[in-house]
Amino acid sequence: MTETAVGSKSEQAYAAVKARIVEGTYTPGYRLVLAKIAEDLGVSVVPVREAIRRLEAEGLVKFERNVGATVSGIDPTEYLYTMQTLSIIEGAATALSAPLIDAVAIARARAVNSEMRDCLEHFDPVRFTALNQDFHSVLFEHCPNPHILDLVHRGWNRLASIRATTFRFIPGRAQESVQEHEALLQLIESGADADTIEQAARRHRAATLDAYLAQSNAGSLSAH
Amino acid sequence: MTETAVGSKSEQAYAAVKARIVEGTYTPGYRLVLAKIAEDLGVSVVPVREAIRRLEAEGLVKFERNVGATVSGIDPTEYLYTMQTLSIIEGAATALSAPLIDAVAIARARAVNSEMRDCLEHFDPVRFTALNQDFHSVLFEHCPNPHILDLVHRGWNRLASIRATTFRFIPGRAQESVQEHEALLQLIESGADADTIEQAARRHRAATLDAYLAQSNAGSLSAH
DNA sequence: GAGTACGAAATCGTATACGAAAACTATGGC
DNA sequence: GCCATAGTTTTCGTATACGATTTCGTACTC
Repeated sequence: MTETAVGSKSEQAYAAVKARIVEGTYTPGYRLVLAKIAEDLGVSVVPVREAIRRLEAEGLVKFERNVGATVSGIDPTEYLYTMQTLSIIEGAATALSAPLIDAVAIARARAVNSEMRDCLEHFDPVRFTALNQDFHSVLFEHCPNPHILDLVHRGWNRLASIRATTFRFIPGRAQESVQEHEALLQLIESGADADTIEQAARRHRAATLDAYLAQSNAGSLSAH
Repeated sequence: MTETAVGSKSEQAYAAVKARIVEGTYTPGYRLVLAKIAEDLGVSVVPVREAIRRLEAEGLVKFERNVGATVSGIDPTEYLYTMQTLSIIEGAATALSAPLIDAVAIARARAVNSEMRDCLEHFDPVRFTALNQDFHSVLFEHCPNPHILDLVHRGWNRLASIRATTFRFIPGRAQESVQEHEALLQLIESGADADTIEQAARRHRAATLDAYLAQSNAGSLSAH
């Protein structure tokens, strides 16, 4: 996950602002004033503007004509859209990657999942989330379709900006998640067919969404 | 399909360049010189640059540092990635939309499909392609997840830049496509479950990809 | 004759500057 | 006391300008 070193200043601005959003320095609703960011980073407004537009394309920022940019909010509807889309994309990514995952990768994924179990006991939701991404990254690292992988990462980034301010364990869900990871690994090991793996992976994400919806007692809206 | 009237100049530049790419005025590989485009459009380079970066984010343009922008090429690998991704996204979009499609929309879709049949007889691949998008647009117009819809449109745009220079009927495939449309409508009418509809819609796109691959005798790589 | 090195032209990347639109504030009327 | 309105301030949108980098052409050497 090493970020490529700074190339252009717009790249630099992009990375800097994105990092601040993902880590929660800029919280949702935060007003991104171009001139102010430019000064902070020691560059002019032009590269900053370019960076902001790029973040807008990724959904991390909302840009309004002649008004300015704000960090995209935590709107539950947006969360639902993002999770539902991720459910579909991750399902496909897992199914496409499964045949290419070797025993070594499986072992690594298990190790990560084991660490996640530890996080449950020590109650460390932040690390849990990071490891969760690592787990799926291991599965996806040989994904044969880079477009799909890109969509996965976009979804993750979007969620990250939300999590930075609101993440907490949904009671019981995290435990389930760890169990589902193990089940998924066994499916992959056993050489299950693509459809089965896809459905399991999709359901894995959708279940988190359902748990969230149940908690905020809105209507259920799972992917299937 | 009316384009929203010009807002900012960067919006204007975006729409103009995108149109030229989609309609084939700028063919793949075409070098997009910022200053030249700026002059053509009567604006300065800054909005043009912004427009180009936006098109880059959508995959229509390739931008290389200190070198410049070119219209994204027709690389068969990219085509495969795009079609495979579209297969997944359209499948999901169709399944999600299906419960919300009423009899009126079905009738409209049938009318479009009928026109497509005519295009086959009159051998009009360009109009056939446009109608094909119309057909699916009717199905998707009430898609409950705008993110998914957005991904569909991005995929279509990418294909458009390719089609403008290379589109032709793949023997037999267009006829099949029309038949599959009708089968899809009947599935939706009959209230088939989401999984069935999703698989059918996904297969519909994947089959076109397979036909393409068969023609260019590469290995088969359907989504399933 | 082919390959390399140097220089000129083209093009990009970013800074600065200024006009335009929106947001904010204060003042006056009801 | 509250709302409408005018003026001020902030911030955006775009033009212009210039330094940096790449590319292309030419001359020179082996």
